[in-house]
Amino acid sequence: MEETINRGHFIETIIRQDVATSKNDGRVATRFPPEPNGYLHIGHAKSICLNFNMAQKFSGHCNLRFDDSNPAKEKQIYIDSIESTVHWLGFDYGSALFASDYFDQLYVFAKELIEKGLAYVCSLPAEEIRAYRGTLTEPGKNSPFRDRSTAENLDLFSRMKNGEFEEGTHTLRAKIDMTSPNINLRDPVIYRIKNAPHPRTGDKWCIYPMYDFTHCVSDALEGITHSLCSLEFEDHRPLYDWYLDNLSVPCHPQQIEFARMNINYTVLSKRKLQLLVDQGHVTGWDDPRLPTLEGMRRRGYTPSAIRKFCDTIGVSKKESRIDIGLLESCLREDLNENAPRAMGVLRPLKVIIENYPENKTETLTSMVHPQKPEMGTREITFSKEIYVEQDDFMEDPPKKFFRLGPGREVRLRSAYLVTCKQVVKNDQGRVTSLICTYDPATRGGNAPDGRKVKGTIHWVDAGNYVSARANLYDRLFMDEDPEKGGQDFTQNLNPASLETLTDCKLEKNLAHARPEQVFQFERLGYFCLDARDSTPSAPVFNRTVTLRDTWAKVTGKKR
RNA sequence: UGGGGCGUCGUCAAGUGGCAAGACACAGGGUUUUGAUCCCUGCAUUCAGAGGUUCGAAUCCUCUCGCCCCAGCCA
Repeated sequence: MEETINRGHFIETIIRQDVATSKNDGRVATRFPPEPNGYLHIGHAKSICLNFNMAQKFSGHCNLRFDDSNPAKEKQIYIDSIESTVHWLGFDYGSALFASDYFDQLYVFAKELIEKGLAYVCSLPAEEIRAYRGTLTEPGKNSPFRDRSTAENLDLFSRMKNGEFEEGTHTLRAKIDMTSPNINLRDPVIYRIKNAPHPRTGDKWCIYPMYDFTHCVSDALEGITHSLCSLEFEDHRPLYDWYLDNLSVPCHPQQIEFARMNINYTVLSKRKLQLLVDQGHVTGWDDPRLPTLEGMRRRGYTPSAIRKFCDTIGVSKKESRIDIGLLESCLREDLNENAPRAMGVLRPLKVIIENYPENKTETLTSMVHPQKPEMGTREITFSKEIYVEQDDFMEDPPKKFFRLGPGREVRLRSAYLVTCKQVVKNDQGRVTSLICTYDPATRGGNAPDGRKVKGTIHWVDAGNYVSARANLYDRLFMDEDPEKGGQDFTQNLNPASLETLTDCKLEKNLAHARPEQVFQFERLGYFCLDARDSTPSAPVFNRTVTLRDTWAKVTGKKR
């Protein structure tokens, strides 16, 4: 695919300009800096794609760097999950980097600030620090410890490091301006005492650097040229620059902020996702209803669909809420192109073909993908008894219903034309099976006499099928904005977000499906073999997404 | 009411003084052994609003309105 117009989002424009003017010697280096305190979601994918794509586009490199400066919240399992997810998305970063690997250097840089008279040990308790900070409209006051001597600061800081003080008794603070209208500049904390073992450094440290200090220095040490982050850090940029301007770091990366992703009918924050998991509204972080990347993967989302989506939504500074339909559209585009076709009946209705020979089974051939003959063919068996979808039969169908009804003829996909002769019901009047006849001259689905049959339905041989469970997913929340009107988003959960069907009949070929492999069950949607709950004897398929269904739109049926 | 941002179609989003791209959605039509796919066609005389500068403004200036973020020893 050629790029006809050299357009790009504002960040790309900036980078292209920097490269053109040989800023940083024309070099481009980015980084994706997650904190390992949770699992990645689709919002992170935007940042991942942005950072890796920019690096790739300008022949640079993108680091995966864990921002692990708060041991109270971080865990190795998150590190492992994040690494595997970034790989799954299709990005290569060499080996992961960690802010914690810079703790020694960070400590030395902090001392540099003290020596320059730009940092001091403050012995105010947390509440006092808050009180001294002032408010949005009132300036703050200087800490009484602000003018400690360099020697005293150095001594105290080293004793903080040596574990001589209790948590909360001292902090190292930058000496900037307590009256700044930007609260981030009112002597922000650089180091705090935390007696927590770190997943990577163990108990080596009892003081940990704060984000603002850690992040800019880590960027500089890695030679990052463009440090891309979300909008809420815009106010932090002056601090990012202040640290780097006052430290003897090798370079001064440029922080650029962009709007984070929001999608309707779901939530995209670690806190809210965590709550859904903790309160048992979903089965875990990889619940296929969740917008977590692990959940989406289990649902059947492909990396390329996710990358396409991130490309399509663009990058800007405007806060927006993207229609989940766009995500699904990107998914279908990919799956339509690549998913092998198969037939499966979700809600079976038995059909007996009365004029078909008893005990006969024939093998029919069907395309794996009707538009891509190179994907080959597959064989399916046909016999006197088959299953069709309950939805494909109506006892009293409207005129435009192109499916089965009393006296109506339809095509069984890749098989025969059949006509419904009789409806069999049980005592409660429920339809239990259909008696049909088939036209032996229509093998494969074409009528030699050229008669037109509008409807084609899927079916499965009742004598040769795989029985499976299917999970049908719908949107997690009922309202486009789960927190509409400030309500608790758990009140807005869609009670029908998961429907489980237990006796689905699938064509036998599906017995060989691999975990995570996605198929199109013709006329129904895309389904993937669950990588977690499925067993060879009891397969479980997750519905990744439905097919576009203009008929359902006409009838007003729910998705 | 301090500071920092943002307002272009239902939803995203290009556009950077010279006739408002594209995608999704939506509406019509065609092809079709998936009511899918695919293919056509339509869909912002107007860019939050009001003034101003200019031959010419979404783009420049002024004011107004609306929305988001910031007072963690979280990131």
